[in-house]
Amino acid sequence: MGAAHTQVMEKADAGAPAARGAPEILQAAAHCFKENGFAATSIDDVARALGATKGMVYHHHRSKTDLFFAVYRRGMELNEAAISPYLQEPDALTRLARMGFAHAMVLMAEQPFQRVLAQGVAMHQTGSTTAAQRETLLELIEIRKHYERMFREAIEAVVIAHHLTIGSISVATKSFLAVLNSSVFWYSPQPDESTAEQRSIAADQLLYALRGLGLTISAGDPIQKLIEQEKMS
Amino acid sequence: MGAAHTQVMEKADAGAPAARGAPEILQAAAHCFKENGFAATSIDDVARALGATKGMVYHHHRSKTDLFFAVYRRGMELNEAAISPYLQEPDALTRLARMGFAHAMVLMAEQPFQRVLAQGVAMHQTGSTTAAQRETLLELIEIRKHYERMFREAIEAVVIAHHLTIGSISVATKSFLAVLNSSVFWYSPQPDESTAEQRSIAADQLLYALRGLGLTISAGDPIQKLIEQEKMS
DNA sequence: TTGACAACATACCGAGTAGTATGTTCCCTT
DNA sequence: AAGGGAACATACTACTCGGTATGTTGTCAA
Repeated sequence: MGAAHTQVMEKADAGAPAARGAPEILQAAAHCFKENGFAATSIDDVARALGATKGMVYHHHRSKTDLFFAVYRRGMELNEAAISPYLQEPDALTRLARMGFAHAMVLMAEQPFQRVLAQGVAMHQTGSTTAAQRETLLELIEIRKHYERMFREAIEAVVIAHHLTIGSISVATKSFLAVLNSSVFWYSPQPDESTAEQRSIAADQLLYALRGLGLTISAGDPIQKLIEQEKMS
Repeated sequence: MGAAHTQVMEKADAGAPAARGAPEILQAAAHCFKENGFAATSIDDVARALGATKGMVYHHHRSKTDLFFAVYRRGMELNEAAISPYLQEPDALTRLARMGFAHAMVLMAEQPFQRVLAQGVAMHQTGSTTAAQRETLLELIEIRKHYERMFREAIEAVVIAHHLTIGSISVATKSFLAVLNSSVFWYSPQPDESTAEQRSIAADQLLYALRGLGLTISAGDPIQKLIEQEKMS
């Protein structure tokens, strides 16, 4: 399955002049999918964004749907890589806070991929054509559920440690992620700007998301200090 | 502009046997757009869902984009109608709570239209083709902004009345609505079920959204009682 | 009765596109 | 040096779909 990709990536040197190679395809595809959505994006669009042709794209991906799935998978990998350093944090609240901040940050940093993730969620309600694709889709859904489960468990730990009373863990988890994800729909990164604004937004979102669970966070709180610290760098 | 529609609606009697007429077109279109998205939905799909033909759809709507806009507009009307009874509520917190609950409820009750609203937001980043459509789109964006502004002002009033400290009003408003809107992405209404489950979800979401602002809501709180009351009917 | 018009249905066109089949170039192994 | 395969580019096909042009039916006013 992934053999072709592996071979390709071994050959491709990172600093290719014309931005070619398999990783660049995903980048360009994510960009196009973000701009126009899956259905309205043609393979020629992706190729044009690469300065290449349709044949090149089809050489690396069997179908348009497979390309979309590859982008989706890459997006999830980016997310998991962003939060994985904090999964071992011993203190429950600190762990959740760091995970949430990292999630909010990678969301704004990798907007195109995150948009694809949002589309993918809406897609699995639709019927994906072939049977093999259906299977791949289920696998991707599983990856996403696993990701959400990590947040859910972190939230559960905080709820227990701090004796919080919430309506439903499920709704709370969905709400928590909804707050952090919301920037996908309205935030557009300014070119040639540092990450200061993004950190500020992420901090505000995290504060809101944590309070939503029932935590009382005021100035001087240790968790408030942690947020401020993340905000400053 | 809307003259043709008006004439049509005058003729159409509400209980038409075959579910025809202009309002039914919007219903069917919303359903199709929800299932497959704007780009992947053909006019023939909408017509088939109606038991009619493409000619009928084009008799009522100039183009596919115009049809989408009409659905969008109808969705916003449903939302505004849902929250309008509570805009005059004197107590700030009660007002925001009632507005929020009504919003969460209409979102689950009118899922197809709400999905279209979500798509429309993502659409105005894209380039809508013609100039006249661009103008209509700007008008729809304005309607949406007006709707969000009502929530923002309600939130501001609560922040002032309860001396809350939040990071940014803008982010707080986006987060508040993100929580209430999130059900669009994961909730599917069970057929032949009462609204009990929907009210339960809406209550949980509202609790989370209000707490996110920094409100401390515990059992026995007046606002908690209000939520419980909405939940029970 | 008869036009005139609304409310559709039917037939058709042209543009765009997913996917394929086939060429071409270049590198790497033997 | 030679042959083979990877990594593309080019050319082409089959098909879908937005939009239009035209036909058909019912209704209502004069």
